Amino acid sequence: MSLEVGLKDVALRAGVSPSTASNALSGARYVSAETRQRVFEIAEAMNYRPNLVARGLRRQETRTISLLVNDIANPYYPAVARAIHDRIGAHGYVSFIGNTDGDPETEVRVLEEMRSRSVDGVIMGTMALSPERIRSVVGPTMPLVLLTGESLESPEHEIRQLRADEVGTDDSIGIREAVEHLRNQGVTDIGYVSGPVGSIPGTGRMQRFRDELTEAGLRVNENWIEFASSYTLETGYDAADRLLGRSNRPAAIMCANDLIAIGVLEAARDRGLAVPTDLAVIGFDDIPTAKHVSPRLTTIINPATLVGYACADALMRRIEHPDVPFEHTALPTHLIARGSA
Amino acid sequence: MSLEVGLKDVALRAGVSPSTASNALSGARYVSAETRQRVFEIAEAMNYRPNLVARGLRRQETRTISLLVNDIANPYYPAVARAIHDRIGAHGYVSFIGNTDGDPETEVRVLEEMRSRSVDGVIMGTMALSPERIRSVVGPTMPLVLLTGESLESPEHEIRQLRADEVGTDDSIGIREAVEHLRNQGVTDIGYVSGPVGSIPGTGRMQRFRDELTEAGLRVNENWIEFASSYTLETGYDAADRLLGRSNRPAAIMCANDLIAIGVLEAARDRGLAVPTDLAVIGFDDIPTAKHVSPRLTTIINPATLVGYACADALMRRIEHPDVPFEHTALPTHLIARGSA
DNA sequence: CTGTTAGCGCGTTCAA
DNA sequence: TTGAACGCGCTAACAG
Repeated sequence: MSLEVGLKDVALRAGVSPSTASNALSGARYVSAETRQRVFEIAEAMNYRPNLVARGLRRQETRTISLLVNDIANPYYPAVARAIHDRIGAHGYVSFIGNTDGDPETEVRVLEEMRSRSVDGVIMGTMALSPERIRSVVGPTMPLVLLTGESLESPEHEIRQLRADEVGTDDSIGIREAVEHLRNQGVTDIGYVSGPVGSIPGTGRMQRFRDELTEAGLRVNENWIEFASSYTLETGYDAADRLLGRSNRPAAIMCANDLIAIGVLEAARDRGLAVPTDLAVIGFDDIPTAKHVSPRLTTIINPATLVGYACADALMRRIEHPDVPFEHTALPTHLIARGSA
Repeated sequence: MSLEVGLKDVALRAGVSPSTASNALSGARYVSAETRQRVFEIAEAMNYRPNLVARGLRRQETRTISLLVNDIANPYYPAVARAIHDRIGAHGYVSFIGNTDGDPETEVRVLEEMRSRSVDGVIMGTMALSPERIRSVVGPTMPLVLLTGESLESPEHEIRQLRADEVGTDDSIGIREAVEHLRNQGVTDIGYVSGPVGSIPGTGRMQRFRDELTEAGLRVNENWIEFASSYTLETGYDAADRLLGRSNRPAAIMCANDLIAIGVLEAARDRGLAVPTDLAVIGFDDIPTAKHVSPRLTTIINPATLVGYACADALMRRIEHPDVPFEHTALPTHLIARGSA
């Protein structure tokens, strides 16, 4: 027996049946004004709160979603998580948080766990699993929003077959602006520190870098491309150290994210390189720290809050209208020039 | 009808009753080896996953907890959240995340929401509600861990009556070390920028500051104490600006958290004050950004990961053994001297 | 060792 | 306008 007051306790005290009490409170069916009033008052007085687990079982909807990211402690995600939280909260949803560490097996495990928990939808920033694989794990009907690091640009028919909405960023814009910014200062020897080899967002973003360099008539020097083994400051430092240790080095390094860029900044300092004169550094994301490092990090703004809102909006839309066409949202990115380039 | 395969689908195909299938899979009761083997294989083949909502209703335990903090986007919390996540994940629990914005009404609303969702426990970093109020909202039996910004030092009988475990930090240690560090450099005019007036952790931490100053034989100058209206960089800047605008100013400012301290750093720079020579600044928390600002922030380490582990451990213990004595854990804090003081 | 029955707390039939 | 009966998917209690 439970200490909680249930619907039937309220019904009993109000002298009505549980179903009438239910209808009175939910407004699903007409109930006489006086009965309704009485039920409301008694529910209030008894401090009644519906058991959402039972309701979830009955209605087959839990008003629960899950947000699966690489690592919530990574400074880019909290802002996204906060935005999602606020937006879905307004619809009466709460979110489970899951960390995947960019590990494919963990991603599968967490997805299955969430399916088991009957979440109403999933927002996932995948690092390792292909979208097709994700869809196969969560089942064919689960509302799914892919938080892709960068625009996947899936052709229309592919995304439809995936039955997922996508929210990402248009990295080309920011990267193009960054390349232009460097060229305006006469620097054309541009290197890149990417995320891990094979990481989904990392690969896409680096491809943009290659595209924009080529587009600008610059040559991509494979010797100036290095991979950090994760998206952290320490691995960025190590990657930069390898890169800067080579016989000839670039005049600028662009990075897959700000953490890596800050690692590059530190590696440059430790090698006695002045930033931006000896080496220009450009990050990606504009995490809060970016404007406080020294020199202040020139970076590409990834609008985390807008990304979060877009994810939440897409998911709410999909849950409420399962059959509207699938959408692909790409938020624009932009260079913000500060001290490091 | 659902697309999901349920226990009875598995049972049907295995030629056993649902309860036998249940027992085979959960191991709650002996089932013949061969039956068990068959059920396992079929469950695997059908990709069966138990419906945790139904199980939760039946078992009256959801393997779900909620983590309620001021603002997950605040850089101190993600590390705590990550630690909690990892620790409870090992026990098969997942966590809801809730932001309260330090607003008492929001705190009540979120707590009630979580009670409604039948979470098995709550970890809450309160900003506004008294522990007694929290207990009254979640009901008398809900396992509850108070993530207090600083040690509440509740007397033994109070905490027992609250039926909550507490995890906090022993701020005295770090603050004493900080005061000593400043004195060693001959600075005795020490100011303080606190969090919002009336905020629970803010009040406690400031009291420690007062105590340690007095302890060290220094005078607390009320003119050198200022309140930021929240725990953010911007409000820290504003508070520092007010403080530094006064006719005589302290030689050092200690802060309620690092974000405020970084705001103080910027306010000092904008006023042409050199740090640490004109003004020494000491933060609190040691958030990741702290070591990258310029000058690198001297601060007091708040061991976020250990705090998270301690919260998770306390909650798991309480859930599994409701009757063990209530505990109060205070993790030590320590000064880490960098460039700003 | 296994099957049958019942019920977790709701919301939704159906019948009155 | 209301009540009685049933079932969401699972597991505990009780038989056999």
